[in-house]
Amino acid sequence: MPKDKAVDPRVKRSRRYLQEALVSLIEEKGFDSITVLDLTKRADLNRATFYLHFRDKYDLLEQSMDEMLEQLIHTLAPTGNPEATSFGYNKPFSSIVRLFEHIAEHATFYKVMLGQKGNLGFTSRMLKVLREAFYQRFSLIQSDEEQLLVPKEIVTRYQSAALLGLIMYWLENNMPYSPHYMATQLTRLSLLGPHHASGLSLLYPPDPE
Amino acid sequence: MPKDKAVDPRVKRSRRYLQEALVSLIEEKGFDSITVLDLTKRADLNRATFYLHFRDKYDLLEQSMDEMLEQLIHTLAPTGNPEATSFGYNKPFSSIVRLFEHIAEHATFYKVMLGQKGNLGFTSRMLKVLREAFYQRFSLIQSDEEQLLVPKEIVTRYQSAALLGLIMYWLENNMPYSPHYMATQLTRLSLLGPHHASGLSLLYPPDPE
DNA sequence: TAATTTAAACGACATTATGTTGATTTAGCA
DNA sequence: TGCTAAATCAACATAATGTCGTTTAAATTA
Repeated sequence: MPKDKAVDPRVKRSRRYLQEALVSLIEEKGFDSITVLDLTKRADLNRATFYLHFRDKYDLLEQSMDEMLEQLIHTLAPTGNPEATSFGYNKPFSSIVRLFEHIAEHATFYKVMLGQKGNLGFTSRMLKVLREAFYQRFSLIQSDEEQLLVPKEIVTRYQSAALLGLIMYWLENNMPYSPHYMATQLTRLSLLGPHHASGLSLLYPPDPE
Repeated sequence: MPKDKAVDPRVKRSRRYLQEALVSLIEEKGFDSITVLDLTKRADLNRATFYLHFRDKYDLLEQSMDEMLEQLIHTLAPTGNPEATSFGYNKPFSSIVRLFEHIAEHATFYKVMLGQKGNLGFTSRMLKVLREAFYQRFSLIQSDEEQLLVPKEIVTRYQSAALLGLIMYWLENNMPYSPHYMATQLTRLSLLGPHHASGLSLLYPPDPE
């Protein structure tokens, strides 16, 4: 046995209960009107127990967000698989497919956090994660900065915000399409542009690779 | 003189002070940790006066947002000017230019509300306004629903989120470009798609109109 | 299995923000 | 100038916060 097995199961249990209580209560009444008493009632714990684990409700929120974003970053990291980099009108970027799969796996959390009663802090931090992923990928494909018609910074801002918009739409409507379908739409929009993302535009398609 | 001049100047003054106090305090400490006492101190009013005008701080926020979004909707409404509908790589949509001008005019408000310490409610309501504007415009240009490679709903979600992303970027960086420049970038991204928004892609440009 | 450790429960406390009320002062209006 | 209503002021009950000391219960270790 390696090192840190020293985590009291009672601690893990209490923390998990509180994190679950947080998500369900945000969904019900929004983060602002949640009290510590609400959380501990829902988690079936004493109010004092809360303060053994978290400084206040903001601390609980922070830690919950951090844990999920950690996973998100891991999901977006390059696989090192070379054939995963090819794509086309019907073959989406594999990392985008993985992204939608990750969201689906934690749909409850993301739907609440990105929804109407959700949290702007989470939204903007997630946006930053997506932006940096696009920025890195962009740097690999397009190294000649001077050749750009639109600045790199603006392109990546545009892409990451659009992606988050699609994710929100997908969650709001309870994921009516598969991750692969969503990633395909995104790839088409990226290659053709929203203005020509119709059948008509296929008369003069840009080279997919 | 027509009808409603019946607004006590003291009322207008108090409400304005409180709205200004709200924006500056959100910028400083975030909405959550603002108290009614904070607001009235900043506005140089008695705490009881606050309750003469607003139910609580959420009510104050609501009303401030509503007033600004009202103006935004008005800005986006079609002008009826026929020559304003033409556009190209260097000729942006005129309504988008007007949109950026409106944001610039109220930059303090938008920067705070859409920023890190801002408000998700405002963000999602603004997104909805933009989305509906895109949706309407889309319906005029593209009536044949079946011809679409990507569903209309998805295209408009994509566009509106991307636009809001660019607005946020622009505000965060204290508006380094002109409204016309920003609208031009957006138009290029819309016509070419983010993936080909580089000089290279001009070898096979899609027809701008 | 018994002993030890530590998390969780419980009751209590001072502090702070909330929303409301009644009485008084002050500013706008006719 | 006198009337009306807004703004001020002091006070109140209520509710949430964060902290403490003590007791109970669960997990780990000898």
